[in-house]
Amino acid sequence: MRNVTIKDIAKEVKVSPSTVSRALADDPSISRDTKERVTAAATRLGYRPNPLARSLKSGSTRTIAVIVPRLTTPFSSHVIRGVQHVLKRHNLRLIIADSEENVATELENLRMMEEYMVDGILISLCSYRQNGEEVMRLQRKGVPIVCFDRIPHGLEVSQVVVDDYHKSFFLMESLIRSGRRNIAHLQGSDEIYNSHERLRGYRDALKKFGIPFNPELVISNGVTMEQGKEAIAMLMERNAPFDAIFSFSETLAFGAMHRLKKLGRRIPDDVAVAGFSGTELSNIVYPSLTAVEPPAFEMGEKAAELLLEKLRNPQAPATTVTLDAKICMRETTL
Amino acid sequence: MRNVTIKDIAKEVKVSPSTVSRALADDPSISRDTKERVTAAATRLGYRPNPLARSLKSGSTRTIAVIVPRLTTPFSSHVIRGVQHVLKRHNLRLIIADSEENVATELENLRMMEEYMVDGILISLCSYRQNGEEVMRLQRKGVPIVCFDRIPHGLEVSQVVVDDYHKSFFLMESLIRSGRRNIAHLQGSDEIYNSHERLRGYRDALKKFGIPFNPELVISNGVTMEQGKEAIAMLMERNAPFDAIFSFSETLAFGAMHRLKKLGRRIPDDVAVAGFSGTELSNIVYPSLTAVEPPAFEMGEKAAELLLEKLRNPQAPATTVTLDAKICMRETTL
DNA sequence: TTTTTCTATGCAATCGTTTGCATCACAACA
DNA sequence: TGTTGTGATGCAAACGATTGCATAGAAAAA
Repeated sequence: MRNVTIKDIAKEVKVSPSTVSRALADDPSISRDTKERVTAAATRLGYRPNPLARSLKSGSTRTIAVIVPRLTTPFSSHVIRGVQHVLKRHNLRLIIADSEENVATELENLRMMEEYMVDGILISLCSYRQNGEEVMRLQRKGVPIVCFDRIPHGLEVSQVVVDDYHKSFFLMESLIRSGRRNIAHLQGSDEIYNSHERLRGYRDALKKFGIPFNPELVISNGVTMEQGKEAIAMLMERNAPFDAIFSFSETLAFGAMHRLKKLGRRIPDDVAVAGFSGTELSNIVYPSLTAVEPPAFEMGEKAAELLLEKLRNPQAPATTVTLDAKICMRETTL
Repeated sequence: MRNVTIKDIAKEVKVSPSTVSRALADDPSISRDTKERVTAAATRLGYRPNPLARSLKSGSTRTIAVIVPRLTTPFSSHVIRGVQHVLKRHNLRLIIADSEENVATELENLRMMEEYMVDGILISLCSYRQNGEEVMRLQRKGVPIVCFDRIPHGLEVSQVVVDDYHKSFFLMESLIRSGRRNIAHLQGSDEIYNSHERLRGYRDALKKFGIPFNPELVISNGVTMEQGKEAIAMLMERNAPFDAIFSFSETLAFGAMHRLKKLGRRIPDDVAVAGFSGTELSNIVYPSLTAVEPPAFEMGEKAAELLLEKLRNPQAPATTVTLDAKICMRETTL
């Protein structure tokens, strides 16, 4: 069962394909009468334009790509929903790719999107110091790109972020004010720029209160739940006492909490826990997790809007939008 | 900066575009010498074939679509990762669409994929009794389709599912054996076939133990966390005492637990909780949730494999694969 | 030398749409 | 009557790649 093409309509109405094309595009040079006969035939035959042919001709696919480092996080899902929310209004389609925290896969994804001739790319990078050149190459080539959340470092590209440093500082301040002195930091990964910013907030807060920085208390082993559990094990091995955990991410914090509870450490009595990148899940764990909650949905929306703007005005300079993250104090830091 | 095309290479090597095409495809009729010069020029110029043009010609996009009712669930993410895992090996790309639990959006998604000329569609439906005709129309048209998890009812289409009825029955049995008699059921949504199967398991288990079915104890108000909270409120209003909750999904159970705790009901002492569709999150809530865990990743893999098979052999009849879901007994039913 | 065979290449059509330009019929004008 | 203008349509090329068929040239056979 072949697809109905413009030629089938042409044959049906006994006009040329070009006339059909123009009639469907409501071109003023086509007579009202012909237009009516064409559109009638189009609906009768169930004609649907072939977007491939169209894209080939126009060079525009009306498709936007989102590339995330890991799809299986609530954060990514929410961002994507935000993106979708904006794109839908503009009749743009969305193609999603998961880099699986792997720079090689990420590169493949970027290349694939290039081949695919998407009209724009939204990306959260696996590493702040890799694939940056590829991003810049695409941008120079004319592909609008917006980075969000996990951004590259020092590149002229539009970005949507939260203020990692200040929020981290604030969260640390409140931990210290609540009496905690030996605060461990699960830094996540060295490859993420945000993690450096958060570490900076951690250190500066310590400094402000005159607490010496103890490198023994910083663990940088990854961002999964499993690695959160391991991080606690590593801290125990190092024999460095701690009365609080400040975690790079919610998932990591969940892993840590899980292990702490297993070890019989009471939260927050023995160990307080606070994390970055919280979502609604922070509410349902027990005790509920104190967290900085970046506005994921809004971040997706904003990134999409920035991209749309670039689409309209390709010359526009790179802008950075900083969104305000909510700080949610909950039971883990009572 | 235009893309490098086959013509640019042709000009460079001073042969015709057809020769270039054949040389790159390693056609035996092209001389070794020419092939070498062509491939050299191709890499030198940074040639990348335009998949749009290719697809237009071949009618195949080498792209598979996944349509999920809601992207923001761990379950969906895991399924997608499973799909991706299989497709990657076959060099197929993946396009993801989110129906947002909305049949109209779902229909749009299906239409979009049709236009897009994807080579196949994997879909988990919003409703078991809607959009079925559209699925069948596409299948008749020759688009390979595999349904997973939330399937349509009574249609000749390949499916990957878990055995909802038996797992539900089993979970109920264990609740009853542990001494609970007044088990409420959060049924989720009437639009989901699985939910009917799970209800059937619920009823039959009651029957087996001679416990009368009390419709007051069945709530069917949706599948979100918020609706889980509401469900508890509704049960309280109905004034029907209950000592256990059997929930359609994990998310729903989380909502219920949240509200129960807020009301001072102890879990599992006052109320036991068990749910379907568990993920690793069931481990981290407190108390940890007893749940049936469908093998989401594997389901994605299996669905993708079924689709690949259909791609190879379009005549193959519709098959149904039933995967085994793990039953994880945890603290909520101690 | 002529004919046949074979290898390597090019031409042109095709996928479905869009679009600049040419063309046709007919009306309006001088 | 001849010229110009106008409205509606068609022709053909283009987007980038693929492919059946034709053919040039050289080598092999007669």
